[in-house]
Amino acid sequence: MSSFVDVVLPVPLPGLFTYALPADLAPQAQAGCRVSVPFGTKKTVIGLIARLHDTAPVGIDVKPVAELLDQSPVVLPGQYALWQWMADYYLCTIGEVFKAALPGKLKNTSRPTHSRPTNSRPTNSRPTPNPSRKGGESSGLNEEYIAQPLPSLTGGVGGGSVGGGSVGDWSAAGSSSLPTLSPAQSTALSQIQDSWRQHPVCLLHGVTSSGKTELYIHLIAEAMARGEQVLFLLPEIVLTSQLTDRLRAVFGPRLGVYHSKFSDRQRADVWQRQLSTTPYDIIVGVRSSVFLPFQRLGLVIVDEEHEVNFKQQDPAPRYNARNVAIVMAARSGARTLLGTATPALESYYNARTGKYGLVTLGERYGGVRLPAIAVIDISEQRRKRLMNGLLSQPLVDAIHEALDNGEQVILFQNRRGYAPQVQCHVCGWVPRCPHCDVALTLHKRSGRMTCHYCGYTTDIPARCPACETPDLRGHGFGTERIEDDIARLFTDARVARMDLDTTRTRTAYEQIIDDFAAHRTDILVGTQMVTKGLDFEQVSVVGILSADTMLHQPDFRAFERSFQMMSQVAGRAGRRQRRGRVFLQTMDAQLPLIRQIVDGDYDAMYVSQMLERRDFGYPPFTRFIIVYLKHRSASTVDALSREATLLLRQHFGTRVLGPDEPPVSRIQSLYVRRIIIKLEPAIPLPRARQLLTDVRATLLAQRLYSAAHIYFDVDPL
DNA sequence: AGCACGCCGACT
DNA sequence: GTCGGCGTGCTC
Repeated sequence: MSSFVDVVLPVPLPGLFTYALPADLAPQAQAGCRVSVPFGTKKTVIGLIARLHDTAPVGIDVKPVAELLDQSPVVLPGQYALWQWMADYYLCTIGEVFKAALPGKLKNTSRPTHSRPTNSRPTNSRPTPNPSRKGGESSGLNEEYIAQPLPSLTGGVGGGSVGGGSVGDWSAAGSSSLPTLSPAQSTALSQIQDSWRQHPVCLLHGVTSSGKTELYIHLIAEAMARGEQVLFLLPEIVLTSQLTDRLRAVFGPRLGVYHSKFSDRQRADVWQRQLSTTPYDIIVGVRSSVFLPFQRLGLVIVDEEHEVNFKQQDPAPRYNARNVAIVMAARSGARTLLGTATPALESYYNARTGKYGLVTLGERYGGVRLPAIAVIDISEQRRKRLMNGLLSQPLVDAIHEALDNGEQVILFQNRRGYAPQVQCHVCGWVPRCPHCDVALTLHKRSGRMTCHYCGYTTDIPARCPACETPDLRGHGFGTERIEDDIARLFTDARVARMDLDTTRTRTAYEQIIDDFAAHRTDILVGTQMVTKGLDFEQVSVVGILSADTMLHQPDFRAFERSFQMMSQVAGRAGRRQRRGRVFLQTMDAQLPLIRQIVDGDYDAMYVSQMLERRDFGYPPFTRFIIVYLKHRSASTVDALSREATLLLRQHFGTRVLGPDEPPVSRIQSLYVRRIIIKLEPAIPLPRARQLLTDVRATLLAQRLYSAAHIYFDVDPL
């Protein structure tokens, strides 16, 4: 019986905290159980037992554990090991990982899970699945599952016979039968299976509508037949789409959904269920589902693997869920399938160099033809005075035609709000965010101006504060303005807008999708959201209103991203019968990339981009780690970044780039600088990480810089 | 990250 | 005279 526990606390401080374990709790306490403990001035915070021991710490006033919140672990040893790996790799603390991993319900409530592990519970009957699509109501599974005995920690992940009762009976669960595969799909299926004999990771490069989903379904069914669990990762926004519905139609109650727009309660239910003797066999989820407990993970599928959404930007841990999932699968002895029509260059490179298997699915399912992409030269249209706002004449004509035929239209503009900028027509004054270095975006509907970086919002002034002129105008085009223009131009059309502003809630988001799916709306205007995995039979015209905002991002990935995004949105046009039409509007019509998009020539894009990446030493030929430095004072952050650069150069030499100001150099009242560390593959990462954390510690130890924030973004996107 | 303690500025 | 700004230090 141990007398001390080392506890993970949800704070950005390194290391674990040691508490005394009262004798009455000692028999029950296990690694992976939550405890509530006094911390600082707070009476209780919830932490997680990382280990138990008998070594009294020296020089520390050890406090006792207040309460043991679990009778059995809620975090399995394999999970904890993965968290530790994440903290090491992404240069953050285990506490930050813990904070990101646990659903709020398990993190905040101090209510103990009052259970008797010996009590009665339904052993045979499969519990009613949580009807997650409905939202709101809970099935009361929580307590029931908490009460169940859990696998012992020493048994390890996948150990024992836990959940074994469900092996092999999945087709008896009332599911519909598997989809029939085309010859091309069957070939791809066996190629994937073959590839897994050599490589744990396989990249499935399948063009839009080539039927990747049917392959997924077959592979999931196979894994389930072997008694394995499946994690199906997808980027945030596609979740409520047809894809989830299709999987649910086949696998029904064996499938659980884990999504950030679900309530804490629902997420806690899924978590508890994964610990129970009857976990979901399949979890369909967004990036945070890599934190869930799995007892016998056999297959990980990452759909749309190229999506930047898989990378968490802020706060820490700044992890890429696709990469974490690959590590997670490797640690569990599971297979991984990465699926996409437009692979991330990194993934394609890994496949071409033999690190991953590669399977290509080139044929469109059911003989659907790729959409015809027309490139519209905006400058020429302007000269001829044919532009209607952001709409060229050919696009306007096509929309009219589509509406007349009872078809639907998707318009893509990568900017939300009404106008990206407001300006005084007389003196040129532009309202800016007081906390960030950006212009405020005009939102006409709400009659306000908003900062898209920090959310600061203010009323539109009646007069220009600089020259008193009552003539402030919006400049540029956001989705809101496009929506207005469309409504004015096509008076009979029913128009909907889908962007961050109109999809704050899950219901609002689903409403827009459902309305469009049921053809209650004719034209859907939106940001990147409309590019993702929405398949609507009736869409015959897609407009990319301004490719240039994407193409000219100050970022070496701009072309790769543009290719992915435009290919994706183009894929929304035309399904079964009709060949869809895509209108790509740009000022740079002669750019080779535009040609590659029109031809759907991923390989050409890959080759040209890789040449550039090699010449400049960009990923995947190197790894980037960005050092972010923030401070309330501009002069202090400048001094700090200069000193940091000098220090870093002592260790990393010419691998240190910068310092520089990011495009938005002041965010939430903090001035931002960054330094890029560019590491060639031969550099040992553990050593590099050690040096980086040492440099940070050295800098923060200086009085002048003690109030600075220094953090790292590993493998930034 | 929070949170408390502590020391300087403009308000009832 | 006080409220409150944020610099500093600490958290088992």
